[in-house]
Amino acid sequence: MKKHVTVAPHEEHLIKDAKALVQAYPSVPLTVDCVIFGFEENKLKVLVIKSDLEYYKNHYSLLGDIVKDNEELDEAAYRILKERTGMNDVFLDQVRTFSHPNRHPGGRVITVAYCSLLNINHHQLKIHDNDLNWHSLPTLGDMAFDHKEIVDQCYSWLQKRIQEHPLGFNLLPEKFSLRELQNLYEAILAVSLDRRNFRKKFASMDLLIDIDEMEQDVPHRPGKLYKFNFEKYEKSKRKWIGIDF
Amino acid sequence: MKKHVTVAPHEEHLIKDAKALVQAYPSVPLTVDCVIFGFEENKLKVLVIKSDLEYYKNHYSLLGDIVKDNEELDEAAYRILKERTGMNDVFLDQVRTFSHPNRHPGGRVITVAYCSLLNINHHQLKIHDNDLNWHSLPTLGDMAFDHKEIVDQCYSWLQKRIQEHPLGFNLLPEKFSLRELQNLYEAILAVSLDRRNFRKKFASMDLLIDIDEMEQDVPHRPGKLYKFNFEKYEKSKRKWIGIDF
DNA sequence: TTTTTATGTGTAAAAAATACACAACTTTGC
DNA sequence: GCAAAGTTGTGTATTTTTTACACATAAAAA
Repeated sequence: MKKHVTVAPHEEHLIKDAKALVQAYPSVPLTVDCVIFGFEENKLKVLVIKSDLEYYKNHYSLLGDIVKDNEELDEAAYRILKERTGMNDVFLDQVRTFSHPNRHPGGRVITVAYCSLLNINHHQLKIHDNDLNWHSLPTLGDMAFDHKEIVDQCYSWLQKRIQEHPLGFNLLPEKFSLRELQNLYEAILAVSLDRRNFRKKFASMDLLIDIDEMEQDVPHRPGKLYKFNFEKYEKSKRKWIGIDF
Repeated sequence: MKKHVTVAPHEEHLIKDAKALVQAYPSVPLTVDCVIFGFEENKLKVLVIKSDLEYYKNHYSLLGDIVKDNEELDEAAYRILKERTGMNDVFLDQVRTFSHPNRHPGGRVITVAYCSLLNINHHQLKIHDNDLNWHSLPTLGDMAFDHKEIVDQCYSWLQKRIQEHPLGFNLLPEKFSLRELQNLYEAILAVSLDRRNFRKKFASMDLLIDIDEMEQDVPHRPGKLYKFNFEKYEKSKRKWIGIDF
């Protein structure tokens, strides 16, 4: 075996000091914005807060924050959720990064949008300052920054995603009736679905546990209550392709 | 009508100087990395280049660059494509942002991954330095940074996306046979498909134009050539839900 | 001219999606 | 306490989509 080491032509130009290289890079402020969906009174809602910029006085904005040094984006998003809603262990997914140079009136800021789904009744909002509240999606008017666009894209993302995975359960109470489940799907997809076919579909997915309880305090014949079989879903995750309605 | 203006409680705390606010934000270097897929010899390939960091000597990396001041992410990605392949007007889509604090040996750098599809024969690589080349996907070994993970995620994204939209045409020559089209799908999805059902499916989508030409110089009975009906696809885009194989 | 290899096509069976109606149960109002 | 209103729960027939599968034909290669 030859001991001679060949040096590829480009090796002469290799950069030795990676730190110096990175320090010479321009850099931009980076934030995370969370589109947190909830479901209440058969309506899809988003958690919003009044902007604290005078420039956007009285406009609602998403819950967001600067990403800290050495913080992962996912971490930052979870931190925001925890701070504002007290919840950890919530569904959360990165959706898209927004970079328009003028999206922030104070200069360039890049933001990464995260989408989260949670059950409105499972938690108390941590702060009631700045009019933090659940706003119904269709009646959201203008928002601060490009937050309306972010919400729109997250909503599209959700509509698509919920047909591929049974995400909806994150928005419902632990125990729910099939009617509530259907109301949720109808609200998210903005369609009306055939009741019998809807039930048949979920029955065939075999992801619901019949807990042998009935609805209480409903002004009509009570329906059966179910739980979502998270365990079974986790096991069969790979096989999920689509849920068509 | 009263002229008195009520001031909401939080208005006292409104931030007037948005610029000062943003300037106080910490900031991070931001790059774009492109996962550029091509198709050649019935294999799915990715455009890669040797890393110019000594730390990653002889590792391949993706084509990427720093995002410039006031440059949109999409712009940056198109710029990289144009610089390296000479192509504009290519398919390009943002996939995901990667933020692990140690993903770059020189310190924190956030990168936004873009996925692009192009026809290998439609262009000449602009630079042959640093071993820029089309590398077959399955034989890609370790890569610099977290680029292997980025490629993996873009590949999953592509597999999913090609079943929802007929993206594959971006990877093929203008004129192609049904066999070539099927080879492409088989390569991307890593499955084998029934020839008759595949043809039937595409026939029913009605997106192929029979140009009444035959393959040339193939060592067997030549097949008919088709073009993709981009116009028709654009018109019916809204109606696309899925292409299942 | 024979062999090889790939093209091009149709049909039957199975599975999935859709459309649709009625009896049973509970609350509410009279 | 009875009728009305409103909702739950269930099954089947029809249509559409998906799947599996075989043979004649065309061109090139031997």
